[in-house]
Amino acid sequence: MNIGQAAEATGLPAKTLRYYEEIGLVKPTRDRNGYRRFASVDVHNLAFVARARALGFTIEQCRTLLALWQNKSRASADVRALALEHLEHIEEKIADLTAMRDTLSVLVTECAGDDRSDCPILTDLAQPDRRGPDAASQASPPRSSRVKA
Amino acid sequence: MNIGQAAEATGLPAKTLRYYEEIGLVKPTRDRNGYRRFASVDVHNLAFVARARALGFTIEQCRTLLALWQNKSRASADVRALALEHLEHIEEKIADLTAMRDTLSVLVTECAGDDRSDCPILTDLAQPDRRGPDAASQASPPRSSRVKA
DNA sequence: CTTGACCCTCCAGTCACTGGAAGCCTTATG
DNA sequence: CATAAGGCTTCCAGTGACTGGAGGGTCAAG
Repeated sequence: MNIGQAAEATGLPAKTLRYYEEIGLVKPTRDRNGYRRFASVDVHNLAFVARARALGFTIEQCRTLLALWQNKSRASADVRALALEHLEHIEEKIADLTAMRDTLSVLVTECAGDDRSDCPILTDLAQPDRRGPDAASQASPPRSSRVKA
Repeated sequence: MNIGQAAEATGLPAKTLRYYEEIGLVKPTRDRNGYRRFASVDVHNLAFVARARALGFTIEQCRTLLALWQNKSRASADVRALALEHLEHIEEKIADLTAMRDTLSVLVTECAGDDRSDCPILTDLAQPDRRGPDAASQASPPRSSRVKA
């Protein structure tokens, strides 16, 4: 199986497969012409990573999960701990985004959105401490690490 | 006001203020010794950006918002449209993350988390199409653009 | 023999910072 | 006056996980 077919099989772009080889997530062999040849185990590992990525695990976590998968003497506690840590991370992000959404939707509702220049959204951004802590969970900088939205 | 004080006043790291100058978000003047001097308008703009960033707007959106703020003949509709677009973006992220959370929390619940190797989390990642579409909104790759979790 | 679909490598860019090295400027203390 | 601490400067490199593109080799069909 060469890269195009492996891409097709896993739903990942060929570019990503090259990248995953580069960082050592898969180690396809090479044909005489230099083309990568993906064995079925490679395709399996790629699909595994694709699913883990879809659940939001980082590449490094995927690497760990792959290693655990391959390690017959693993303890399920290790897997669970990793998943749980990630789950908490996700919960945090959801909380941060929800706070943003709440604040933003209030602002959007308050804004007339016509051709006048008067705009509560800008007023809010410009004037610190205008809106009390009662107003939809105050989108102050997230409690934890920086959030991407 | 030099950079340390401006950082203090806005809650942003000094490094970030240098970066914001580099990308033209603020244009502090310079003292004879080369030190940046932040006027109160600069500090205001920085605080404005800090709040917009805390609501998840990108730097480019912040730039637009700043321009709208400074433009007295703006239409609030333009601001609202920008905020609304961003709000939808956030809703999408929340939906993606929520789907991940739902799938993950099911898996975490199912996993014994002891010293045995048997682990439904790994089984799920390894075996495609094992879990039907009834199981907590199937964390298939997000509908829209790639999500960061 | 040419066309088009694959495949290869290498380089640059994304986003919004963040860390660090090397060195100047200022202020306080001995 | 020398020195030390702390603040400021610039420049370079790295983050995560790809993505786009240039420039070129390979292969099968017509």
